[in-house]
Amino acid sequence: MQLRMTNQREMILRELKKSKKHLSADELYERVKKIMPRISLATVYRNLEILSDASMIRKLEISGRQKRFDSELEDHDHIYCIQCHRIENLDIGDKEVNLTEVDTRGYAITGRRLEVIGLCPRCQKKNSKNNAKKAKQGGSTMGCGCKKGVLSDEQKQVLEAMEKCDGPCASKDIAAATGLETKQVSCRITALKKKGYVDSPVRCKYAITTEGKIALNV
Amino acid sequence: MQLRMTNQREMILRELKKSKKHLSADELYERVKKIMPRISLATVYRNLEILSDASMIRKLEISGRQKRFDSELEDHDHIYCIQCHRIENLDIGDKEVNLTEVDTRGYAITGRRLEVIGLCPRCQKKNSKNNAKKAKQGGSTMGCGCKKGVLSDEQKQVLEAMEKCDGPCASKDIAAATGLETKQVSCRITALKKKGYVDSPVRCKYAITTEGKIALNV
DNA sequence: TAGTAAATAGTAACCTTTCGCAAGTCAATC
DNA sequence: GATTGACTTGCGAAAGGTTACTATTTACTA
Repeated sequence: MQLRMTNQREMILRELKKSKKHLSADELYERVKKIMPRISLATVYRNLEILSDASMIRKLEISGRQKRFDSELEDHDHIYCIQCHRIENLDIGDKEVNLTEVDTRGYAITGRRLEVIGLCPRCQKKNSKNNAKKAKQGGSTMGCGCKKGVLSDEQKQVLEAMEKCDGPCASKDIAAATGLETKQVSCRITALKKKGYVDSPVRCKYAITTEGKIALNV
Repeated sequence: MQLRMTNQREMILRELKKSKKHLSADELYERVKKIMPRISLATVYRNLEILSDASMIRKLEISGRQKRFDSELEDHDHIYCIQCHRIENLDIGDKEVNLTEVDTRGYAITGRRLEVIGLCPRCQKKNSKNNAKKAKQGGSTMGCGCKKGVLSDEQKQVLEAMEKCDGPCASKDIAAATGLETKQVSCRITALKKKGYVDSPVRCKYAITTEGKIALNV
């Protein structure tokens, strides 16, 4: 099986080299598409796989579900930010990782992958800035993957009723105002809280947050 | 936010602890389902996420696309077999990985993940046994993720024609025998080669492999 | 240069994971 | 003891990322 250097393949390789970051297949696709608008995403995937089989690039399978690719072949490790998911290179001399005295259970070792995990300087700064704000709001759940922009009709109804209310109100009141059942209201409130659009300043009383108001008016 | 120990959650935790392996969500699902047939896959996913947030289990995001989970919390690393995809634990003293003198680019380090890659003893044995065979066949592509069992009707037709042939035959002959167009035959042969069902002992001549014969008779 | 093998675009399908909802369960309050 | 809200669950649907299939095109080699 021989490799042919097609235009597409060449372009994929070039763009990956040009960007010093660790691109995912679809990021690379977006870039290549600007130059070759008719290229297919499948081609990008195929070539990344082929190029990494041929040891012309490296495949990274760390952190999260997307594969990322690296044009640098020399041995190096990676450092990963738990908050912004940035991956950067790390130069570690061989001295720092010493496997010679480890019981490797009879495995024939072909390589190793070291991933250091932490918080990058940018995120550290960002966090210390927003700390006061976040401590008050339910900031801890906000980092999750929920799509914040999308509201169902019922959620919108609940949120609107809550906006009209002065101050915190009970779910009963919302139920009366919207005509929905109490249980349904309760469900919606839970979902809205998760999105950060509603909070509960007093037990069993709820209020719309600033973010909630913004979301409603989009 | 408090955690409740529901039956489902307890069972998931117990099964994960019972099996010493690193299970994926759906493997765990299969096991728990034998005891609680009505449990939902989503529940398994949800609980694995929750339990790992609560540091009651560990989430592994290495090697391949499925997340795997580990009931052992103590710091340990992993060793991964490139051939059978087995993951095993590795006990490495802190001495072996020394990050104190590494430039970590201002990151606040919270952890590290070391994955040693190699070939497990079982696969080593297996390979040395099958070496003669594999060297002849195109064994290198067999490790890929293609589903080997599924054949399209056309593929089956081509394979059958090839089986009837004595020795290697050209794609022209196959085309004549099947009534398919030469171009189509060529496509099918490519796909079949990828699956390991066909090989090309001589340039432009093809033959069905042992694996191909087996696949045909399933 | 002709003919073959490898690569491509486009799309469908796949697998894993997450989400929304309605309903259920439990613990804390009234 | 009834009620309320928080936490869960099962189910179905859908998202997200990746791979497979096939007709067609392109690069390479004899």
